[in-house]
This record gives sequence, structure tokens and C-alpha cells, in this order.
Amino acid sequence: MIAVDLSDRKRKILQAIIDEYIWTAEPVGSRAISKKENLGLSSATIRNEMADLEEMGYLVQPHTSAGRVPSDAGYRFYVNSLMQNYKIGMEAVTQLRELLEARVSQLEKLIKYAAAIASSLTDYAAVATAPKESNSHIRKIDLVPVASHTVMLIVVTRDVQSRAINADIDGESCEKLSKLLNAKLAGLKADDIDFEKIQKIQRETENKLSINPKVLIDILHFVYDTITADTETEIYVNNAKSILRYPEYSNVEKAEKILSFLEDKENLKKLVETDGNDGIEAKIGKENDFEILQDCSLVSVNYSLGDKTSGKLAVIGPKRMNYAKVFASLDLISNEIDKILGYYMNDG
Amino acid sequence: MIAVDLSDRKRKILQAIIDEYIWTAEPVGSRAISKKENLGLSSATIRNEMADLEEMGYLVQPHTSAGRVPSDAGYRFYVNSLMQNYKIGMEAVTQLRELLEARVSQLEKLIKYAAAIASSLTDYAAVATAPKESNSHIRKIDLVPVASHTVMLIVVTRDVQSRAINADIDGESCEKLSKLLNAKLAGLKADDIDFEKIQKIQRETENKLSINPKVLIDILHFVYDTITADTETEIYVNNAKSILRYPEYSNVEKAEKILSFLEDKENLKKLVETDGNDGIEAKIGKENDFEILQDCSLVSVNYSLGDKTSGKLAVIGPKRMNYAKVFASLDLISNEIDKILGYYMNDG
DNA sequence: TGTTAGCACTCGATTAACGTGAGTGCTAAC
DNA sequence: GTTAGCACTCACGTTAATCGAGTGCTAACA
Repeated sequence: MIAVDLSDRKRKILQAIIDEYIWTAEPVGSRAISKKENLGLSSATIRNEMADLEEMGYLVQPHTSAGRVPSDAGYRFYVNSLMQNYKIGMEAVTQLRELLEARVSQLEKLIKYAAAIASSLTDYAAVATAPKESNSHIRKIDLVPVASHTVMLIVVTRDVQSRAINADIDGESCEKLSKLLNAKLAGLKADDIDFEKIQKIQRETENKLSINPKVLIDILHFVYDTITADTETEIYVNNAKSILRYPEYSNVEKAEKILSFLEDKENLKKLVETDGNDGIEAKIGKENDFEILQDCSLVSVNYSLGDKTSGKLAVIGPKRMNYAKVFASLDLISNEIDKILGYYMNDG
Repeated sequence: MIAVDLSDRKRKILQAIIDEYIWTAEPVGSRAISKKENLGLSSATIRNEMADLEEMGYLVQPHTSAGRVPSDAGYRFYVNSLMQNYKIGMEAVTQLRELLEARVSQLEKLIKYAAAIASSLTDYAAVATAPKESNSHIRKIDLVPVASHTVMLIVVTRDVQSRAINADIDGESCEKLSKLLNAKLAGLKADDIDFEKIQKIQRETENKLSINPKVLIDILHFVYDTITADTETEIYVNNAKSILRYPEYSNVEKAEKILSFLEDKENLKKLVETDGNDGIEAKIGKENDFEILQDCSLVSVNYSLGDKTSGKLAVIGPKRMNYAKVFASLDLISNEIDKILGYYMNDG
């Protein structure tokens, strides 16, 4: 890290430059700063200071005879110690609360909405992960025939998963089989169930039910799949197209590459998976591992989902994003989610 | 409609021009045609024919001294009577079949994958609607407590819907209530259930169960909501960003407008909702009702979902899309879906 | 010693002028 | 009816000229 021994004046000037650049997206010159700011200094003085700041690595000049642009280090310094608190309007806060409260009745969708809210508050792309409860109890398993060749398998943990299975089983056999499955599996955690267990159930069941053994195997496989798939992390992206609005991506090819990247859930999972650091974290430009995102910034926060599991909410935008606003928004949203989930998701 | 009395030669020339333009996206000149095609004609002759075709409204000239570009009418004529059959490779076909077959175990997702396949086959944006079974029987209703303050409501029709409800009810009461709900509601169709019915159940239930009446009302409301929400049409978009690849949208602002449009599900629903015409239908350019899409084309097909309900699968791309390929792809996919759904979704 | 006015200089961006070439329409000859 | 030939048009790419925002440096000033 670069030493932080900046004079008060330099700090003010740096802040002014970055604020200005975030707003205009154009190299800012000494004159603009000397005019706009209260600090009673001429452009010449500011010029000298800017030259210093450049030498220190906080600013760069796209070319001689252009104004200055913040470097990654400049943004980093800004985020760490310069930026002003952003105050989110009270209306937005209450609106957010209402929105989230209303969604609690569909917990599965809460996270999706959190991402939507983050992107609408900030107007950048937002990503949210909704880790399925990795190891929650199986509360119930059910098999319900829904059409002539189709049986619906339903597994209730903290969440509900269902999948249609092609099999010809009558209602009675379904009921018997689900009773049996419940007896064997309910109350267990997903981690406790391995393939051998399933095979054991198969052997024990085979003769007790009037189900074609081949079909039975199929169903048990699906049960196994469904239970173990439970740990899969869902991930949502919102407003990815917003990057088209920022001049730094007016290059269509680049924009398309980023959009493709943001569409690929594997990428996104890698992107947001990190140590469960509390608090808000920013990755600025090259601090980012992915090449394509190296002139973007990613600001993320962990929220806790019930007991141990935690999810992530992140905003992706241009390096010159409005960090103050993004930080404030993520802080607000994650706090609200924590409150709500902490209350409702406590294991009973 | 314009009269169809084109000489064979004119037809050949028009076809060649459109084929070429679809490929290059650049105005095509007489020389290119006279060289490429087998018809042994000089550029001068072709020039005359092109002038005729322009007068007839099939071609337009961006400016004097540029080649010709097909008009909407030109594309229409091409689609109606010029375009060659496109043969989809056998590998793609078998791959598609396997993919769909594999997804049958999750019928709800089948349509989503159909859209994905359509967009990957054609490389244009694809939209698919998955109308929920509007009026299927309620097979089962279940209430399962999943956390200290949360009860999961599960409604099985042909599909499974679930939603978490904040309520403190113990397992026993849940069971009693679900038994009661099943007794009253199972076997009915969604249409048969109105709000009065729910209220009646409430009155009848109130005293039999040890559930806080306020909570009971809440739950019944959710049951009602969930059952009636069943008719809601789900809609999926895929590969919207592909439009960035086509030079006609290199204008970023326009591209963003279209992307926004394609993100708004309300728009999309309006876009694809039409009379359930069988067969494949194309809306070319201005034939489209939405202003933003007036230099796009939309090709759509209906697939039938079980008995009466039908869904739509559509591809959206530039007017100079590869119609033959798109038609063939949609034809293939919709046929496969019809086959699969016709078999598995038959009401039992 | 720090600040500032003044000035020469740099260099991207904008505009203008110009040549190039793909393509046309028309005419006259085959 | 077809085609070779030719004058004409006009978007596009290149080059040259101009402009101006912004800089660094120097010298004067408080």
C-alpha cells in the first residue's frame, strides 16, 4: 500500500477530482477544480498538486495536454478514506422495507428481489447468490401422480423442490412409497444420505411394493438427485445491460463480452465466492481476478442466511462508479435481509 | 398484397439478392449477382431487372450509387415463396431430442430449455411462453412447517407451487389443516374456487382447529392466491444480447432500448400473444406492432401443451435473419415438444 | 517559501478538402 | 432482348489544417 501521508489539501483535491470524474467520465483539469471547489486556490497551484498526486500514483494522464483520471490506487484511496457517506432517502428505505417484507411470504424469491433492488437503487448490474440450505433436515417427501405417465416428486427441506418423473404408478403405490421414504429419510440431513443408503432402501423396498423394480430404481435415483442437488447455489443477475449506458463500454464488442461473462453462472459463482468476510468489500479494476472485468469494479457484501450459510450480494459497474451510493445501498439491503432472515429462518 | 406475377428470372435475381444480403448485411450490386449466379446474364441486364424490382417495391436503394437492399415487402415475398428449405443437420436433431428427453423429468423447465435451444440453433434471441395449466385439478395441498416461524404451503396441480408463509403453527395443526383443505379442495379445478368458497372454509374450520384465527385467514388467503396464480404465464428470454452482434444495432442506444424491451415481461407477453394459429408465422419489420422492433423480424410458432393450452416459441432477430434456418429450427423444436408433451402431459 | 499570472507547447478532436471506387442509369450497338 | 461503354453519383477513407482544453515552466509577487 502507498503511504497515506497526504496533506489535507491534497486529499481535498484528490477527492474533488474523483468526485468530478465519477460524474462526468472525462479527464478533469485543474481549472475545473479551482473553479468549482471552495478551496481558494488558482489553477496553477492545483496543477502543481495534481502533478504530485500523479507522481504518487493516484492519478494518471491519458496523454499530455489532457486532464487527470484516477488510477486504481486513486480509487482505492478514495474508497478507503476519502469518500463521503451517502445518505439514502428515507422514502427509498421504507419502500425497500415494504418490498422485502412483502416478499417474505416467498422466501425463495427474496434474494432475487434483493438483487433487483440493488440494481435499481444503484443503476448498475447486481448479482446475488442464494445458497440453498446446504444441510437442512428433510422434512417431508411426497409422491403425487399428476398425469397418466407422470408422478411428481416433492422434497421439502427448508425449501421445496419438485420434479416430474415419467412413471406409471397409481396413487396407492405412490402413497405407500412416500410413507416408506419418509420413514427412512425424514429428519435426516442431506449430508447423511449417500448412494449406498438409497440402494439399501431399494433392496428393502423391492418386495414390499407392487412397483416395477426398474421404475423404483428410477424414482430412488431421482430422490437421491433431488436431495443432493439441494446444495446447489442459485445465482441471479440483474440489469446487466446497464453497462451499455456507460461510455467506457460504448465499444460494442467489449460490452458483449462482458454481457456474456455475466450470463455465465459458472463465472459468476467464481466471481463472488470468497472468504465470508463481513462488511462491504470493493474490488477495483485490476484487483479483480477476471481479465474482462479489469476496468470494472465489484462491490460486494455478505448477508447471513439463517444459521451458518451466507450469501453474497454484489454490484458490478464501471471503475468510476458512485462508490458512496453503492456502499450505502448494499449496507442497507444486507442489513434488512439479515433482519428479516434472522427472524424467519431460525431453525425451529 | 403485391401481385405475384414475377418472371422466373426476376424471382431468381430477387432471391439471390436477399440471400446475399442476409449473408453480408451490405447493399448488393448488380455485378456481384451476375458474377456469383449461374444465370448467364451481364451486370447490365441484372441492373435493369433490379430497377424493375425496386419499382415493384421489393428492393430499396439506400442512396444512388449504392447497391440494393430488400424492403419489408421483399422479405415477405422471399419468406412466402422464394426461400429454400433449410436442412438441419442430423447431429443437431438427435442432440436436441436427447436434450429434451433428458429434461422431461423436469417438465417445468422444458420450455425454458426449448428457448435456449432455439437461440443456440439460430443464434438469435428466443422467447418462450410456458402457460401454466390454466384449469387443472388440484391433486394435493400440503402444509409443512420448515422453521420456527415458517410454514411451507405446497399446492400440487399438474405442477407444484410452493410458498413460505410466516406463521407459528405446529406440525400437528398443519397436518389437520392440510387434511381439511384436501378434503374440501382436492379434485376441484382452479376455476371452481372463488373467494367465497375460501371464506366458507374459513368459517367451517375456525372452531375445529387450534389455530389463531388471524393466522388461519392469512393461510387461506395464500392458498387462494396460490391456486389462482396458477394460471399465470411464465415467459423466458434467451440470448437477448445476440442483437449486439448484428451491425444494424451497433448503435448502442438502440441496442439498449431493445434489450430493455426484451427484459420487460409485460412487453413480451403482448408481443407473443396472438390467435392460436397453427404453423410458423413471421412478422417482418413494420408488420410488427412495437415501434422498437420495426427493423427486427419475429418468427413464432405455437406448440400445444397437453389438452387445450398452447404456448409460443419465438425468435427475434434482424430483418435480414436467416429465415430458412429459423423456420426449420422452430419447426423441429415445436414438433419435438408436441410429441413429448402430448405423451407425458395427457391428463390421467 | 508558497502562490499565481503568463506563456509556450502538446495533442486529441473536429472540420474541410480530396481522391477512390463501387455502383448506378442511360445510350447505342449487337 | 442483351450487353458494352460511359458519364455520373455519393459514401467512405485519407490527409491536412485548425481549434482549444489542458499542461509544465518561469518569473514575479505577498
